Amino acid sequence: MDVDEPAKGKEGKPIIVLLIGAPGSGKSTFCEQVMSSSTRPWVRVCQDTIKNGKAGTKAQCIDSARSALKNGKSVFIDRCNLEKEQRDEFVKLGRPQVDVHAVVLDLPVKLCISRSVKRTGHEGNLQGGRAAAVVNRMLQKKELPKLSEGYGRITFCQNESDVESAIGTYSGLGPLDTLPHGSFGQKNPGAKVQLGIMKFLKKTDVPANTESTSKRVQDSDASQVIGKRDTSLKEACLVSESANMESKKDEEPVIGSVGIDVSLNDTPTLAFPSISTADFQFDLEKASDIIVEKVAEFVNKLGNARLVLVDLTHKSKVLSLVRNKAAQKNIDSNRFFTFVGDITKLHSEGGLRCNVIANAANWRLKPGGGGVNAAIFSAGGPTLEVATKEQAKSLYPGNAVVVPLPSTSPLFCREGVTHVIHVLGPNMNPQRPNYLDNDYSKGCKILYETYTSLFEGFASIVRTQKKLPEGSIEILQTKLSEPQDCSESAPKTHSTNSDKKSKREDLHESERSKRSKEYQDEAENVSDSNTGKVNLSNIKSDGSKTKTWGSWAQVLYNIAMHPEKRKDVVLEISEDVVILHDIYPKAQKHLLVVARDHGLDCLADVRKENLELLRTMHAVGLKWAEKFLHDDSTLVFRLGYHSAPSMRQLHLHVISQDFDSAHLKNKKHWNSFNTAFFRDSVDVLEEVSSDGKAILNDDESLMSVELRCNRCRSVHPTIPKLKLHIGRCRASFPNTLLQNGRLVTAPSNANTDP
DNA sequence: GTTCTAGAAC
DNA sequence: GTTCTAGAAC
Repeated sequence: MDVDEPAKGKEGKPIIVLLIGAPGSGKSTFCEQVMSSSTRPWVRVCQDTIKNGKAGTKAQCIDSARSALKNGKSVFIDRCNLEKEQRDEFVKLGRPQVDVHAVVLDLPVKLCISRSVKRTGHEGNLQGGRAAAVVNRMLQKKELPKLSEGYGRITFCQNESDVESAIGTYSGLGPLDTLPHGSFGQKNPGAKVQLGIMKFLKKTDVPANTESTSKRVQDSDASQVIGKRDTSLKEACLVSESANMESKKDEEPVIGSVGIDVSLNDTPTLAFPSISTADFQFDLEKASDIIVEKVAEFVNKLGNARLVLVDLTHKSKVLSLVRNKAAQKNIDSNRFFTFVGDITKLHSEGGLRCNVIANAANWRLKPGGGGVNAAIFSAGGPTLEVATKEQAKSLYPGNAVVVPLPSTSPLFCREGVTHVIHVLGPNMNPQRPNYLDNDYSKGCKILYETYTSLFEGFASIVRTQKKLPEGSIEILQTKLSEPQDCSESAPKTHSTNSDKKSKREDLHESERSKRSKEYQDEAENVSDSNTGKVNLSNIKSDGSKTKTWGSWAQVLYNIAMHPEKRKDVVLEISEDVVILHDIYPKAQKHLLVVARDHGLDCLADVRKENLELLRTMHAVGLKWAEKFLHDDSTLVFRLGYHSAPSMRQLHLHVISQDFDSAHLKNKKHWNSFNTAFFRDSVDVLEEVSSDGKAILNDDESLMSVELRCNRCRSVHPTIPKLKLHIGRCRASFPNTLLQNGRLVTAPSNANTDP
């Protein structure tokens, strides 16, 4: 255990551990759990109870901690400690005689709030809203600790399993033990969809790892020092988090928990599992031949990049087969090797730095199913799912999809993974889709293609990141053999942040045109039985994919075609559009401007030729908003489209921002108007005018993000509580909404709310 | 899209 | 016991 500083005397050093977290983040529970099983003498200094069970002062906490440390006790500082200034005096109690640690309980805001509410539930009727307000207010001041503040060790916990493992670490710490120094776990800079709240945080963090200094970190069994700044990684980070990210020059090195020095290493490395040999039951001998052959082909064409075959267990037969065959072929063991470990924790647990990992995906590119796929999707977090969906909806055997990982993904922050490449290999398992029934001539061909697609995908990342001259990776230019209906689409799936949009389009086109009947049927079955939704995939006569709508989803379409029949709801009819009150308004004023064109079902169908129509819709919407504002100048309107509407026929929402309506009942109602899922009409106009189409944020997961106030961005645990809050909140709207005319207000209001 | 309702969360 | 969510049915 004694990795960092060998114990000099017989006695262990006391440590002072600052717990950092909002009310309800579990600080006290953390202390209690460690203290109940630890053999080290601990004292918990809790500001809430320090005065004979009642709340005391910071000074009392400092005194109490100082005397405990003097007596050789280790100390937990159990108070929120969210701001650096609040922590500084405790840190000073430490060094050099006492080791100072921080444990950051950076759990989901919603969880903290709900726990706080529970805790204060007996203290009268104010509980819920008040606890939420307190937690929100405190978190707005959050400053994550840095090693440079004076800590020997910082542990970041983002979920309960992180907390559990930290509890384990501290519980197991005997009186004489010390823990390795460094920063552990993942810092949470705030999820992608919550960028709005970042302006409330005093600082934002560039994800760990991306800016290591060349500081040497000593270790008991490895002391390789590779500490150069990796600019390509940093670029990737800044590209995907362009908003609000400030670069910092004093970031601390991050080291893995097993004590190997894993500071940044700029060798591009692809870690990949053996494809098709687990659940897909592909013959191991044949598979290992193919792996080695493909590796031999690519390894010399990838510059200094490395390929690593990963398996969870030493007993893996495919690993030993590949090792032997690679040795026979004299493959450079610096460029290709095998590795035993969890592919989602290569950096944090294995000390192996891999900027790209491959996933043995399923054809739906969905989480689950066990094995590597489940592990990678779970480790990648919802952001991986969203990012994957942006690239492709499905995958064919033999193909690969390169997914740039948003910097908010735990895999990016914790493991330094910048890309996940999903691949689908051939299947020899009768229980799985596309069973090849032991047809190994077909199977081998597909497996070759799978690895080709995978390594090409990796090569494209290497090339983009390193900006190597085109010719240095000739393999990219070599054409794949054309086996079955769907293999050559792989090169089109290569993608980087910078060219994502165009590549996405390419991919979809190729995927659409290649969709075989077999897959279609299955897709329909799946969406039918698994989601219960009626919007199945359909194939139009031109072969492109379209959406079919349930009967209930046709209402708007029918009105658009025959508005005269629905004079009860229709406000205005013109040649191009119909204006009506939303039948279930989600705010005081909620109109729909419906296009009358046949064939324009939704925003996804909109192209440049519809630009004039969009402008008309916007103008008509604006006219009505202004009409309402004339009658009630306190209203604020927003005009926009749902990325994936439930109702057929393109329609623009004109909705007042009070969201004061009995029809607003669930998360989806709220999030469909208050996340990136809602596309402001002004932005759509700009995008269609410049790109010929609108950006769609149509991921379902946006519908289940935490409920944030549309003004102050505070989080609320339930819809009723959110509604209580928005009824009162008078904060001004977030800056993004105040810009570019996204909000429409009465002239006197001039975009400034009191 | 809504309604209904089981059962989870409080 | 009551509130709230989320999934199925429409």
